Amino acid sequence: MSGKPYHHGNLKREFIEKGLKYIDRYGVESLSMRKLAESIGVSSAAPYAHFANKDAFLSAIREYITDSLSDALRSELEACQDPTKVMLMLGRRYVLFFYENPLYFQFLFTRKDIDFISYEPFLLFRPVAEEFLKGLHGKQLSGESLRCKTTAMWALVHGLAQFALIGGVLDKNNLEQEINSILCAVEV
Amino acid sequence: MSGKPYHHGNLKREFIEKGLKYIDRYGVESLSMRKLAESIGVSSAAPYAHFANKDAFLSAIREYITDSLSDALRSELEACQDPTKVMLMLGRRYVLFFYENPLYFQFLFTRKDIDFISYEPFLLFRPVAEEFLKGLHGKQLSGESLRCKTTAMWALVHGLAQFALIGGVLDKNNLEQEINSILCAVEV
DNA sequence: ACGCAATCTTATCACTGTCAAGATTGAAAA
DNA sequence: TTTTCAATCTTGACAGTGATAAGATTGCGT
Repeated sequence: MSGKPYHHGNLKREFIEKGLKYIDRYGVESLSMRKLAESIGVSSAAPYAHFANKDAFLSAIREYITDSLSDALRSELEACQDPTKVMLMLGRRYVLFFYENPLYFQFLFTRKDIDFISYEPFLLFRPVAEEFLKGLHGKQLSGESLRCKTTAMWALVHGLAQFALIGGVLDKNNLEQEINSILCAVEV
Repeated sequence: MSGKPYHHGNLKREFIEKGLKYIDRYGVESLSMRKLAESIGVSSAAPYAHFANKDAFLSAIREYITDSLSDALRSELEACQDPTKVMLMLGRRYVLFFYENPLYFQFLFTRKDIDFISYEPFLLFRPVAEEFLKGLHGKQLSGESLRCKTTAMWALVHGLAQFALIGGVLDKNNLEQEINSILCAVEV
């Protein structure tokens, strides 16, 4: 008879989406399960039917973000077929993703147990980088040297992403051009 | 008459040092003012005579860590006079610092208000990098290009520091050699 | 129609950061 | 020396947190 039904229906998804929005606006530190539950209009214990604990909930959000990033990179990959340019485009997209959602970066990499091996954006990155490097240096590029150069490119792009969301290092008025210039400034 | 005096004497310093140790072992997430106060043997409100709030306390620890890192870089700077090698040594020291204290990295860069402009390690880094780059490319290096290359070197070193403390990317059995190889893999 | 498993609520627990009020102290000022 | 005052610390409280147990409500398959 009352307005709300006893069962919400899509509580899990709504929790993830609202949590994502909250982090985007205020950061993780001040996010609480209770506030989130109240803002959805559900009791404070309700989320624990869907997430084992707060950490599991945050992991779900992280997965959501990582998937979004991976999707963005994949679409970039499909859009650009030029193998000499796709490297740059991927790096630029990676940096811009975190620039557009500054709080996501801190949120994603604020854990003791980060696992870069199964970090999908880099799994997408690696073959492209290797292809790119082979095209650049020919086949005399040894396995060891190839690995080092690939890692260096990862580190450069990832480090640049951190700078992009922090004031003062990059010129924000001309960000895309800036990123291009920096990524092109090194020769691997 | 009892064992402990009413006044601790050096509570502020002991709080910072114990907090540092705790973060090094368990991470920031589980650090609480109360537990820390109890482990020191002081009441839960005692720290608030020295720190405005928990955030101010954490900032003090961050400053402590950044100072330690800066000191390490400075001593590296003094030890190595060869301008062609000091670049590499600085980068290596930076990465190794965070490798030796893995939880410091997450702790330092987990804030909304990071300010890389006044981040002393990079203030030390910049002139060395510029000197290095000028020696490499001569004086035809434009101001814009110099800035981009310097930023690229920052990003590479900083990004590599993040990888170093995470399993799977770098070969930990041969870390120093690994870092050398990667830093040398790019030409700026 | 029945019953079960998923979902949600209520009540409660231990714990957290923080503050106000007051106790204790060292050191400067008289 | 005595007085006084600011710094320091304790006690006791408050609201807010994550989490759990016990029970209410519901949709769905049989």
